[in-house]
Amino acid sequence: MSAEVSTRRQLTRDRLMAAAMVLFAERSVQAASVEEICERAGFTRGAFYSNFESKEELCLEIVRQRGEQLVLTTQEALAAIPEAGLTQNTLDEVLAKILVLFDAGFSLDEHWVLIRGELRLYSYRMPGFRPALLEVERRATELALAAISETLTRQGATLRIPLAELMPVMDAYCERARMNEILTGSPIGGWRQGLEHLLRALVVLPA
Amino acid sequence: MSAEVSTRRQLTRDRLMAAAMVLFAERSVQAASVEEICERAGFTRGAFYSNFESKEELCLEIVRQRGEQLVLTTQEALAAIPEAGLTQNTLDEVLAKILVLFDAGFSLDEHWVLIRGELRLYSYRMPGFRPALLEVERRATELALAAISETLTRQGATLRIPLAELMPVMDAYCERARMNEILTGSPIGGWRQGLEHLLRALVVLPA
DNA sequence: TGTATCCGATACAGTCATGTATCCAAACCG
DNA sequence: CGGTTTGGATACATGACTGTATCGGATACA
Repeated sequence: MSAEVSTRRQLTRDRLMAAAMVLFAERSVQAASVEEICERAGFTRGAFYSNFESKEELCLEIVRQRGEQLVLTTQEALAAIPEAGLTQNTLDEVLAKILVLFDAGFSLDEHWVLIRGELRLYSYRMPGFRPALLEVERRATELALAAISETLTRQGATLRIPLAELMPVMDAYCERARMNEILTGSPIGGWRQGLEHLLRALVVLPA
Repeated sequence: MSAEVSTRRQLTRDRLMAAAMVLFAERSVQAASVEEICERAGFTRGAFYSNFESKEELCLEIVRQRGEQLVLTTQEALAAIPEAGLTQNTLDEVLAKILVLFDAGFSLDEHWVLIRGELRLYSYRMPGFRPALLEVERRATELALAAISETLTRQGATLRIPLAELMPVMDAYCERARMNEILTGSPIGGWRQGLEHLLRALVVLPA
């Protein structure tokens, strides 16, 4: 198994996964037939079954890939924030960091909001798939929480709710707000303001 | 069209809808075939197509029914709360009211959490279906918000976020928390504590 | 340059869901 | 009590997806 071949294989895998994600968002995981996925990727079913055992395995692969991406882009984005930046006050810095997190990792772009919803429900029905999804979400949350808490303590700010609940609250709110924007066709980005309100309410600034 | 016949018809419609809801939760809206729904309801496809034009219309009917139910049970539950009850302090009363709302109407029971997620995604793909779903959610939110705001002002309490955002935040959080309980198999009810934390953080008691 | 291997295409058989068209039984009405 | 209407069952034709088994071409390697 030379590197060249392996590369080619990886390329078709990637194309299949990319096509799958688009279709998962557009038509749902279940409704997206293997054939459709292949067609969109420019292959036939032969390629699919040569690369994946089933649609479930493809989903697993997608989630795994997504998990790594999430960690990488998040770390990257966080690293790009200047240590004690241009921001005026404590809250601004916390907010900035959180916005970065959500922009970078927690995928509020249309496709991912939909796919996330899809995969959550999918995982309910595919027990073999559930652990992978939960693990990815856990790791992402952990990472985000660490970044936020670090900023908070450095700034001497505290929270009005337990730290561990901060991410669930914000994450759930943002995703839902984004979903509403998608469904109602309202201008996107309103979730940012909502998030800011929420944060102003939850963070206690140092005296 | 005598009343008797109409009654019978309504009965089979109800059975079909009930069966559909169970299957929607278990296997998703798309995966639940018309045949399966009929089978579970004790009919054949003939009955289905005699009563509904398509699965989409069935979904519409379910949402409509759900909307009415939601309003009724919510009003009922709210009415059952003693005006200025047994509760010790302001926050308790607000919290109690909100818990009642979520218990009664916002369907944190397993089936409805799943179905809600299903229908949201379904509505993304069935534009004809979307308005109905959004309208139901809007009405329910409105109702809940009115009840909460009334209690707040009566008690002289205020919020740290705009009133209009209170429901989205709480609703999204509770639904997500409940979903997590379902997926992880963790003991149910944790969302209540989370909700209480959230509320304590968001409500400002009168001086 | 010839040969083995790898990878994706093609062909095929089987399953399942859909929607319609027809049929039968029971309830209703005169 | 007999005809008519209503509601649901049955039968059928069709189409789509799945998974496998086989084939062919390109690539790597000797």
